[in-house]
Amino acid sequence: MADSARRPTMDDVAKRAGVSRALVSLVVRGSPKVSDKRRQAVLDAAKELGYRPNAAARSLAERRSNTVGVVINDLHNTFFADIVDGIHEAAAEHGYRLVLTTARRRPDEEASAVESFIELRVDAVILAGTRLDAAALAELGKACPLVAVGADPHGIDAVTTDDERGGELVVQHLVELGHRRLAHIDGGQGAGAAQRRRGFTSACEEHGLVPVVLSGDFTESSGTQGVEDLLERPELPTALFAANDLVAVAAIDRLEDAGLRIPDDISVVGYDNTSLAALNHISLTTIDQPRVEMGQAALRCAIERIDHGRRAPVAQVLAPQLVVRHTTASPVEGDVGST
Amino acid sequence: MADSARRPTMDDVAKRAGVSRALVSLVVRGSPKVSDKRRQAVLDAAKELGYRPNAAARSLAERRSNTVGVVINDLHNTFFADIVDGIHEAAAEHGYRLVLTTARRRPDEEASAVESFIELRVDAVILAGTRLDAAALAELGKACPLVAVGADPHGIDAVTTDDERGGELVVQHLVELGHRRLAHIDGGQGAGAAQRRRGFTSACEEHGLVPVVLSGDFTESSGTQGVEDLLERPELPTALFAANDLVAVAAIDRLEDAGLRIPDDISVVGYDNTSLAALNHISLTTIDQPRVEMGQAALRCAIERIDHGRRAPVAQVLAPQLVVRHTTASPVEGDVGST
DNA sequence: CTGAAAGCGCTAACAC
DNA sequence: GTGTTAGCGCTTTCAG
Repeated sequence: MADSARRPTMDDVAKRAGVSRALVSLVVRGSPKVSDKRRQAVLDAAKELGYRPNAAARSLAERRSNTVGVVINDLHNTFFADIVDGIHEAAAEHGYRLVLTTARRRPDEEASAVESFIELRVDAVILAGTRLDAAALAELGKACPLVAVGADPHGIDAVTTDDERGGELVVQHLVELGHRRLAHIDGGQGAGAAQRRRGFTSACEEHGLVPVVLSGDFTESSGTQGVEDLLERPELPTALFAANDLVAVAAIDRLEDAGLRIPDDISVVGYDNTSLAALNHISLTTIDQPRVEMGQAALRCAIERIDHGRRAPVAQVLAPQLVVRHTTASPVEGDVGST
Repeated sequence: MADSARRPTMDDVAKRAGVSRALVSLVVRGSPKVSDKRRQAVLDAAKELGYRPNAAARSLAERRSNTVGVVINDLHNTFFADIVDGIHEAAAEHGYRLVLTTARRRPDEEASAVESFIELRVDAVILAGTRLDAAALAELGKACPLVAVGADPHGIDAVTTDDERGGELVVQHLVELGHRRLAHIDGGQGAGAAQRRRGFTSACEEHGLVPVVLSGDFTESSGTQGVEDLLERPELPTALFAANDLVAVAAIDRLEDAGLRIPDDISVVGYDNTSLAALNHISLTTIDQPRVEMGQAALRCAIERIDHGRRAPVAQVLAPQLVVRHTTASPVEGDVGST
């Protein structure tokens, strides 16, 4: 435990194993053209010395790091956890190392996170939930392949799910249950909010319904506020579609406070299928985005860029899925009047 | 945008600015001893070329990376998000770069994540919620300073909160409200579970109460199961302390199913003050761990190690805090009989 | 299969 | 203040 000694290098291992440094390099990289005997000698020496290859040196020499960087826009949002798991799986499969960082929802931090990754010379960076604008993206994109996942800022590769389709699925489900008066608390400027709203309204119109849309912003308070607005109207809808699960839960809370029962008096649907929705206590009908697959697709997309360089950005759009739980049901007969 | 050109290096910048490479190096590192004129020339040249320092090369030359690695044991657990925010803040303040990775709850992945960081030559690694055993820790600890946060595996530096004290706070709160029959669904082998249980039981005994402890494991189903066990007893407690917020929510759900009202019929307390507990819909009384501070302390601890090398491990224990919300209240008079 | 040598991009003395 | 010169630890020819 001579703590004063510097870290062992390849030369140390070579010396101890009685071979050349090049041979050690071959062994470390798993080359097949080394005799078993020497390979073993090298491995033994490495172990005895506690040798660990220096990734910085290797990166410098190879001029690539075999690493991809992921900027998680918001660590608190578990939506990204599954995406990262997907990226993780695919990275392991393709022999890439993964390094993550957070942007704490701030575009400036996001940009500097990417800069930092560029300095580290990652081979590509994946933006999990970006808020960067086209100009910033274009600038950063010159220095390194960029792919977005979970939000499509346009201008770079992106993998998202079809939120418009998600909105349609909700309407379809509700209409099949017999609902005719639907309302939606939207997500304002949030990622995918406009598409969800569009899917909702267009599907309503297709079914000959008049969509009611209340503006919100993906937060708990917008769920509460949305319900309060609804409560002031002459007629309550029989079903409510919230921009995301959090908004849905807040809405449910406020509705129950007002004496309404879910789903007997009013059905509620969320979006994202977060762990919140899956709680038995909540058991929210919602739309699931295939997060793990999104992550995998994003990583594959990054590798594609690494291997084949620049081309026009490609947008991959995966299909969302309806998850029916206990907050939706057919409207009660005779409830077609008012509150 | 001659994409074919390799990345600009310091030499390129030096040439373009008409100075030597060393001067560029000084400017990049912000040395004060460079004339403003030349500094500006260098900065301009760097900008025009889109120069970005190569962190790998710098790390190699400096023999340190100015980077600390954080292994997040479970990305899905938002408990760690605040801790990482704390680490982030402190790192920025001290001029350290941060890189993260996940272990997906698996000790083997955790170990290889640390190995990977060591190869990257981070200056220290912080384990956010480790499951590694003493032997593994000792081995890895030889190669790089290690500090644990959110769980104390012993053998390395650690910052945690006083879970035993947390258990006591719960009992104290409940007793002050007038409760005399308390039960606890514990967290089994989970981090801090034993301490919470001990705090609970010892505080009960101090107050002359007989603690009821049901075994659990930090999962939703253990909350449900715990309540079912309780329901089979001749006498229900008037207050229930769950090992964490998730267990508490599951317990509440099951209790309500059984027709009990919270907090009128029974009070419930969680642990961790997760975002779940803060939801209006749930509004759970719980114990808060100062997560951001924990993260900051962990980073400072890491720096201490980087600067001053090995010594005996130090354990920092921060104080937990009771957060009273709407799931606790005084027991109803006359409820002192049975269910 | 092996060993020597050059070079990856940068820092750190040390001269001027 | 500024330029020169060795390395940092590794990969990669290329000649044995």
